[in-house]
Amino acid sequence: MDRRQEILEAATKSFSLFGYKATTMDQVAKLANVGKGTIYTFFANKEELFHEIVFTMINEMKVEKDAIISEQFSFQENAHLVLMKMLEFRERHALLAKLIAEEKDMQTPIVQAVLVKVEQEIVHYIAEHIERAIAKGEIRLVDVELVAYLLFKAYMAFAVDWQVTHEHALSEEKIVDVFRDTIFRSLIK
Amino acid sequence: MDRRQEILEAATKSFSLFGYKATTMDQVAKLANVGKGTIYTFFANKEELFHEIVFTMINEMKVEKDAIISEQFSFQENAHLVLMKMLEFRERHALLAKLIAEEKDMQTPIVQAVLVKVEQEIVHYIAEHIERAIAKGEIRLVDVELVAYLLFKAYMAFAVDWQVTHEHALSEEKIVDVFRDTIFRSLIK
DNA sequence: AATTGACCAATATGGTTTTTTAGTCATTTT
DNA sequence: AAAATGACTAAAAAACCATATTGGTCAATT
Repeated sequence: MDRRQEILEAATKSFSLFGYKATTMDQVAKLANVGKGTIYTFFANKEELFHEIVFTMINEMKVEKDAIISEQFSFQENAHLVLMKMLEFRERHALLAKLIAEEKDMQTPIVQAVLVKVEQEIVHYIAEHIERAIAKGEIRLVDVELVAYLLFKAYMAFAVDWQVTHEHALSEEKIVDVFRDTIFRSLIK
Repeated sequence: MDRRQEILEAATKSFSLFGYKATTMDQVAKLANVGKGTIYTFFANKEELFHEIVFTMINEMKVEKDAIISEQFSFQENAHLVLMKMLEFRERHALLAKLIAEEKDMQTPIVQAVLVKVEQEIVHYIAEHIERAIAKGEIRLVDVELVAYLLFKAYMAFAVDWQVTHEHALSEEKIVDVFRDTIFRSLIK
């Protein structure tokens, strides 16, 4: 089987389970059933391996998003569906959760950098879609960058931060409702 | 002069300048021109001294907020004015900024606890005002707790987080505008 | 040509000593 | 007598250092 793929799968498993710092290259090699040197024939270093995995994850998200969005539906409806999918994603994909946790309580600089990049990437996608909706005349003219940032931060607040100060997590339904009732609602003409 | 007050002022200065952990009781005593023992005749321990100062800060914010809100104005107008005042506050009051920074990169548990309390306090005040506006029929019926939380998190995102990933801070005007165009706008009937 | 794991430098870890600091209390000052 | 003080102590933090781990390399092997 494809050795590169084996390595990626092993590393993904390990990063998801133990985080960046606690994942050793020896461990990945053992898990992937390859010699450690082999890893370095495919990836320049640990950081690049990590980047590739995170990039793959972002891409998965993008693919799922693209599969959902349909020109036939309104911005509101599309936004609603994508939001639902992303909320689902958060639970399914352990890697993101693990990285956010690691970033929170030890400060791994590489993890920090990658999370900033993830944020920028996601905000960028949101901004693109808002821009398109404005061009189509579906929603009001707003500061695209700021609204995209607001949507991202609101998502993170409800999906991640909430359960830190409140003991229970918020249901997907409540999150979807509050988005519909506030930010999404303000965008329609 | 009032020794208790001297101590509070010295400690406030030191906490604002160096943060909680880096402020020593010896330092506070020296700054306040009192013996260290004197501090302990007024405050049981460092934590209590810290709490009193943070509580005083929250109170200042509350007082300024109450001075601004007027029954004559609409919810929108009042919210706008309070938001402006809070944005002003953020720059004037170094303590909050320092504590947020300290919480971010060393994890001082006492600072963490106090910031959670501050968050709860502020969200509570926002919720109260939303509730009142709903009762008056000024704004739509919404999930008060979630909207209050959203407003708080959005404020923190624009006022604090933005400049971490973008090099420049956001102008007060832009922040006020985006609030008006999105969340506030969605609340009116 | 591709793969490997012993090897190395660099970093992390953990245990130990030293220093600093929160908090106390006998003594001094008012 | 009441209030204030700073030398003192126990506990926590920092500095130190020896040891172990880990990312990355490369000569030997397949």
